[in-house]
Amino acid sequence: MNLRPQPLPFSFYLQDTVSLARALLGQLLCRRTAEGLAAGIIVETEAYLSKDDPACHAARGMTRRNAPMFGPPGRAYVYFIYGNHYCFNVTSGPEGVGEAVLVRALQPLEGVELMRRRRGIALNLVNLANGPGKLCRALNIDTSLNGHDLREEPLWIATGGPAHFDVVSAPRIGISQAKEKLLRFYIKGNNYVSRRASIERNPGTGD
DNA sequence: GGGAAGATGTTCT
DNA sequence: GAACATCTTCCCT
Repeated sequence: MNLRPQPLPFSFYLQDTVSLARALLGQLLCRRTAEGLAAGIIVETEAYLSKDDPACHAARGMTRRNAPMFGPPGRAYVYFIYGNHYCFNVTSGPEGVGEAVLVRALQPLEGVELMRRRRGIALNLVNLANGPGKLCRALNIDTSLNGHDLREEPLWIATGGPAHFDVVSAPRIGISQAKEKLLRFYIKGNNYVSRRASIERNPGTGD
């Protein structure tokens, strides 16, 4: 495949965090290492907000871990969790405001065999990157990329995904607070989403 | 310096 | 569906 992903411009990241979480769906997350290019379509995201959101890492102010959330938008915020896994976020909101979008699942598009090697076991396509820890493993993302500008190699976000699709909003996963907020977004009907909601709502329409 | 919780994945029942 | 591995970060003493 002659894939030449072009990075999204800085202006893309200037929208509010919920809008950004939705706008990131269908975009390409691209990762280049010495082993080659690996890329996938972002099919599931979650928004974490600075106001009225106790589940957000930035809810209690800036710490060493969450500092990238308070920096400029369009950067990587990577953290280690549960002793085993990394999670990849896109920073958002104006500088000084701690917000981010967690990327939860990818539809593998390029470098599938590379992803499979990194994941270690013989997996079908669906299970390569359908979870935040899985996609970090598949793309070899760790905290060395924390704060990285997502317009640049070796980790960037580009246009080139599907042209049209419906978006579903649902409760976020794995949190203990603010569980009721519908701040998870995914591409309706996509098989690479980590978990489908029992009721699939379209955001903003209330139905 | 210590303790508890955590934006998960895998395996087992 | 439930248990658990595993360890960093942060908050408290």
